[in-house]
Amino acid sequence: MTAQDIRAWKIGQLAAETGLTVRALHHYDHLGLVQPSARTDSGYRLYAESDVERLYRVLALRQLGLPLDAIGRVLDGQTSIEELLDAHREYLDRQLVALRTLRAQVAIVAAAGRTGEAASVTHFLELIRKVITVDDTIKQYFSEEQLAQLAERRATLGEPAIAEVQAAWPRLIAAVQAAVDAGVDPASAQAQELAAEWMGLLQQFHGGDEGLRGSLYRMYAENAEQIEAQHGGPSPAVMDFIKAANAARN
Amino acid sequence: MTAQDIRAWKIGQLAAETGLTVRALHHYDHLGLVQPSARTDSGYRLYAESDVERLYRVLALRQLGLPLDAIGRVLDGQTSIEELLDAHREYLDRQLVALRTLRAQVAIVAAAGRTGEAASVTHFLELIRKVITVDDTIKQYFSEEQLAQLAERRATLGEPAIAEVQAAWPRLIAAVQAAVDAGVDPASAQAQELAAEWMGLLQQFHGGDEGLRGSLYRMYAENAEQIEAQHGGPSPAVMDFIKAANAARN
DNA sequence: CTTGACTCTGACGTTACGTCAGGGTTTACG
DNA sequence: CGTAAACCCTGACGTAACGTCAGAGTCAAG
Repeated sequence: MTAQDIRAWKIGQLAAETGLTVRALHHYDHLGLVQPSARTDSGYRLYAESDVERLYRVLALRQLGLPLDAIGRVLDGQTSIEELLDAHREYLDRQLVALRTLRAQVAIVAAAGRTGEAASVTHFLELIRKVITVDDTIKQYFSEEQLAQLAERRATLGEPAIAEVQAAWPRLIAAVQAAVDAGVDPASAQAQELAAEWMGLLQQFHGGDEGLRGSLYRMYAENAEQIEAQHGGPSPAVMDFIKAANAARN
Repeated sequence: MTAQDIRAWKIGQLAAETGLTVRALHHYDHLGLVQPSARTDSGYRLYAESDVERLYRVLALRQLGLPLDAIGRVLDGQTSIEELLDAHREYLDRQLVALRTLRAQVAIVAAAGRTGEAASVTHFLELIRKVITVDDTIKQYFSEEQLAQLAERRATLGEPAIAEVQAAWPRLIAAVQAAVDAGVDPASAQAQELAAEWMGLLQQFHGGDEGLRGSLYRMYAENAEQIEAQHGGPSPAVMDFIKAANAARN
């Protein structure tokens, strides 16, 4: 290297420096993402400082999970970073929602396997179908934003609070059922207390949001039998009791 | 179809019934995952009931995000579902951790774009590198299980509690710095109160877990300057003050 | 008998490279 | 100065799960 030579990297050097493979650099060259600004007479790639700089920019953006073609468009000024990042964040949000539900579903099925609930492959498949049906049903009634909203609410409340609410429902439903069986008057103080707890648990779910409340009610109304039979939901008698108690309050 | 014909589906019928495309069924056939047990003379695929049954099993497992080859191994009895689901759950957990950090990083950078903090592309890239460096550093000191543990703690506490702790740190650091500047005696009641709050915030992070505490301390010790300069961490004087206060307590 | 709907078998494209294969180039060492 | 090791080159196939033609045969209805 003589004195007038500007700094240049052969592909192996650059690969070692960046932690990439030579193949990856070939790939970027092929895509036109990072192309060496010179070659030796024998065809060896020579990366100049500006090329290396561009490569490091690519690597930074790649770390955020952006696709290479999008990175190329940003570096060539065809797209603004702001736009790209916003779109990417939304994309990741959707991925996150999907991945979370998937992992929850797999966890349910795997757990059933360990407790011996699902003995045969057939049992597993039935459970899987059930779990998926639930998800499909929910997706029918709640929009994407609403699901994100619910996820946010869960994160805000924290897991213990969620678990508490989930444990409270069967208890409360059983208590109301007992009150119905005992012929308790929906206008009585006892019934009012049950109804208040009921509305409180519902409140925990929708947080006062009209949209969430409406979607939940519609989902329940149109799937009441399923929910009662398969998921321990309230019977029509229980629902009527709560409605009557609420009506009596006013 | 004569009386002795058993039920059979042509590929288009089966596709319409399952919501798949013909191409997907071709693909499954090619992989040996679901192969029609008969063909017409002219080579049309004829799926028998057993084939359709197998296809529905494939679809159920596919809904859980399992790769087709793994599904094939399960249906052929080469792997147990339990094993596969457990492995898959762990895989999804890892994906979730990665996706969550990624989305957090992108959110940070995108937010900086909206607040005008990052004006030029260069600023963006600097911020990205900073965010990624933080993540890399954390990954050096915390094992995968520890990170999962931390994620669980965050979920347990809920977002508001986390936000509170994060907001409390700069306040407390400033308060301690003020005490140092004012020459407050580390043994004094005021210092003891600050130290108690300090240890309380730390407790919020590690929850009493020795491993987390140790990892955090090591990370701080080996990156104190970075943390102070780049992330508003405590100065050595502040740290000494807290140490002295803790020593005085005993 | 013709036309439209259906089916067949390749084969390429997608994403970001990994992994050879076959063949030149450079460099260090004896 | 010769040679072997190390390095570089250009294809080209493989990955996951299909989507999307292309070109050609088959079937059912009018």
